[in-house]
Amino acid sequence: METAEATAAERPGLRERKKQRTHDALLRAALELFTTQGYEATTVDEIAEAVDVSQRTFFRYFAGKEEAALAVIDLSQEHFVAALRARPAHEAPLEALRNAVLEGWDAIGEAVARIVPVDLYLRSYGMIESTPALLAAHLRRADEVAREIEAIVAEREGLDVRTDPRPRVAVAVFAGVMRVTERLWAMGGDLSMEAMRELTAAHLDAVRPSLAEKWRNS
Amino acid sequence: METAEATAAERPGLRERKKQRTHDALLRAALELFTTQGYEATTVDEIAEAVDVSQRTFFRYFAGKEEAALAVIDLSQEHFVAALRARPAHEAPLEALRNAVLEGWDAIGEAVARIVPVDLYLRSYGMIESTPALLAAHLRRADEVAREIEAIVAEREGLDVRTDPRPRVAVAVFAGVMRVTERLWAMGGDLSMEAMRELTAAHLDAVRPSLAEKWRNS
DNA sequence: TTGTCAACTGTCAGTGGCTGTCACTAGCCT
DNA sequence: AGGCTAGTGACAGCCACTGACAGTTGACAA
Repeated sequence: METAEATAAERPGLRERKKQRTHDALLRAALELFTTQGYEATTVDEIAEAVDVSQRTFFRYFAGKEEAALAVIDLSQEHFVAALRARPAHEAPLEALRNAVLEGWDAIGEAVARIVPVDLYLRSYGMIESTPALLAAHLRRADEVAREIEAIVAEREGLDVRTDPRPRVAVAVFAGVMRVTERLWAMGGDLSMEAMRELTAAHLDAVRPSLAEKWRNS
Repeated sequence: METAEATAAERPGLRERKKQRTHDALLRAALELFTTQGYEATTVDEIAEAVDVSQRTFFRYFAGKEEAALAVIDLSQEHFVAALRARPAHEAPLEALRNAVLEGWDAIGEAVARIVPVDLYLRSYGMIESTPALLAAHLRRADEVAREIEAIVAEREGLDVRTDPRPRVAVAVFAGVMRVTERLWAMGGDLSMEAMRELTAAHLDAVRPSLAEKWRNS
């Protein structure tokens, strides 16, 4: 049975809420400090102090400094995966991937906004791109997500990943293009979701022309 | 003027040779320890002790533990870039990339063998793939190499990377496919260069079919 | 309400990667 | 031979991270 709840909406109990608050506070403080004074220049002690908890507590909520820095982006990636799963079965693999990423942004923005200010989220991409240690961690996570996506695509088409190379290759192509897009967006001047959408569409459209034998004709 | 040299071939002086020996010894000891007892389980002190130098000296040769673990793979990537630069101008971009990687392996193997046993080099791919911290660092370096390649491809075709998306996209596609290939090869059973060549060719050939609208016809 | 249990937290001590400093040794060069 | 300096070891210290233990505070039942 569920425990006693005063109000309607399944309130999760004081303990749980407190935990959530501490978690979010740590996350916000971390991103705030990272984006203003830099990732490396920020110590875990500083973050903990800003939220008035012990350093040990920080490590009970996050496996490390990196995880705090990438938590929000992780969240957005999870949303992308969910968006892909929700695509209708009749769409071709790359069509589904494309639509999931293009249409998923708004939902992602909303989900993020419930935890941290959106501009903090957007700025964190720039921070990642210019911090070697973070970029490395980010790329590894992206690689893991790619594996998840491979499985989804394979299942959509009813194929076995181990025998048919197409799911993996298609996802690899998609992931590669998304990485370029992300890099250009994060380093470029316009850190808006609209800019991201346009860049993404443009680069995905450029895949076929890029594979052509001759580039000179256009 | 050059300094005095007893024998013919431009011997680099005792100091220089000593340095080279220490460097190589550290590299070999590190890889040996990493591949046998694991990366994380190996301390820098152990490596230093194995070569009988101080920990401080290790850090004068390598920026960190990671760099030691990835030094050989770095070398092989440099060789790949060189191989790409050496491709005849008439080859199409993806053709050049494909040929560079397929034909470059042997030269890479030889270059590596001059520093560490080849099997140590091959085994290090497995170690990287199964060590999160290393995989992260490796992917970041690969991303940097991709940027270098973009420039080369753009120059081959006389294009400006900032205005034409094709060089970046083409390289992104290529890099994505190479990453899948690498992962499968490293985790798979056959850690030979021949296996690598076959996997690479197969995956590159699978790009066009993977982009097709419908997959069911084949 | 109150007592018991379990979850959450702070404190402390310790490990390991990495860096700055400084004195010292040993190739190099005239 | 003797000065110069690159390369080294020894030492101290910072920071990310972890294990162990004890104190505090919600949760739940008697």
